[in-house]
Amino acid sequence: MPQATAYHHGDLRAACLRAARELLEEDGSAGLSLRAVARRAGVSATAPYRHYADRDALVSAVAAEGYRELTVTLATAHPSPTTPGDLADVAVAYVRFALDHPALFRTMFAEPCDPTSEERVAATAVISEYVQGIADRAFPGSDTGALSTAVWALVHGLAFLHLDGKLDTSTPEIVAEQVRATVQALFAAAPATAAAFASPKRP
Amino acid sequence: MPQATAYHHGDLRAACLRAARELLEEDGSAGLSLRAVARRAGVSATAPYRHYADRDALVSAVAAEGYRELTVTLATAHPSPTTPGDLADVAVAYVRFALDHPALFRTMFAEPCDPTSEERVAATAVISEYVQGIADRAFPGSDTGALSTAVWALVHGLAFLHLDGKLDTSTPEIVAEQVRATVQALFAAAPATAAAFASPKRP
DNA sequence: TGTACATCAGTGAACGCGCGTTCACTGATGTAC
DNA sequence: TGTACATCAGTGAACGCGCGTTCACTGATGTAC
Repeated sequence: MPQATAYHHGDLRAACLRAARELLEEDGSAGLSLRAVARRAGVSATAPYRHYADRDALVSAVAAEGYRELTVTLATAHPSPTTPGDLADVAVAYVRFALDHPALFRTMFAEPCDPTSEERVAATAVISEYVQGIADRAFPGSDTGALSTAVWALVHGLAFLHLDGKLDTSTPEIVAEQVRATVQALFAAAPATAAAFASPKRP
Repeated sequence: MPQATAYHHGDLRAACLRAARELLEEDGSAGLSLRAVARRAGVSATAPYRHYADRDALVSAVAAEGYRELTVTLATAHPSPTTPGDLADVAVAYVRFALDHPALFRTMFAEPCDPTSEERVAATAVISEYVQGIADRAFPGSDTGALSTAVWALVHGLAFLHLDGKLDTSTPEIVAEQVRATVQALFAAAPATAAAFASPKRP
């Protein structure tokens, strides 16, 4: 990594990413312009072009970073969920991430993934597989595909409903409780599945 | 309604709405500008100000119209769903609406509902209650709140996952089948609840 | 260790663009008498 | 039925703005000899 001087920034690439994220959260996606990013990084308007081909490249990089962070967040909530409670923890973490980084979350899911950004494609693939993996482990039964999709859609939908103000988000505790109750309700309604989930290695 | 002449448009308000919807689907939300709307309506750049206070007012009107159309679409799919199959029909219609009008759907759920637009607030309230009502009727049991939220979130999440290209959308039939399978999986996993749903008036 | 030079990472002026919005205006319509 | 006039719905010029992107440039760094 090059040294930082009055002339050379040092790590402008990372600084642009940071500035972009801040702008995103402050002004929404409309506020995310290359010029604003440069201003915030304390650099001339054209300097970012050394590190990003164009505006889209920056946005894709931001989205990819978001996917990676979300993956880490979920893994931290529970590396390998094996009980309904564990799964609820992961769901709570997913929704919390959306609420903590609303504009970033929207950007991540704003458009059909641009297939020309390898970094972005890779990052979305990782999270897709991770979520799918959790769901698959949760429902090792017959119609695995449909049920794991159901769980994923449920959590994703909960995130958006909270984000759009359709559900109470006044405190993190209320949100967590709501998410937990919703996920648990699914299991309460499906005792057989819940049992299978608690002991995934049944014959 | 005033007459249309070379000078007077006739129904510019509706024409703006139509133009805005077209632009939205063609260029995404970035393409929705007052000037572009005016151009498409074949009118001077400032004419729309006769009917909309500013750009936000137009966007809110578009979103409100979207909510109203979605409500109609769902009601048409099934005015009063009483079986799991009925509920699945409504879910399919919800997802189809999102896929048929992707940019409109995103606009509707793009930001926390602007509380200064009465029209928009009213329109979202209607659909909220409608969806909630369906879910409540679907699960008349004890923990109604959580389960009805779960159904709503599930369908909403399915819509977004399809929209974001996370699930196969190559043909309407595949999408419908996927949605139906997901909803049915929920009921298959919850036989007791499904039974309650099929005969909501049990003691 | 010193020097020449290629390479890298930044600058700053400039371009053309479309945007939202204002303003004074004008053409058409409808209504009171 | 005719006319005066208020009101409505549009026009078109103009404003200032921020944007993405280009270009030729320059200051700093690192490397070969």
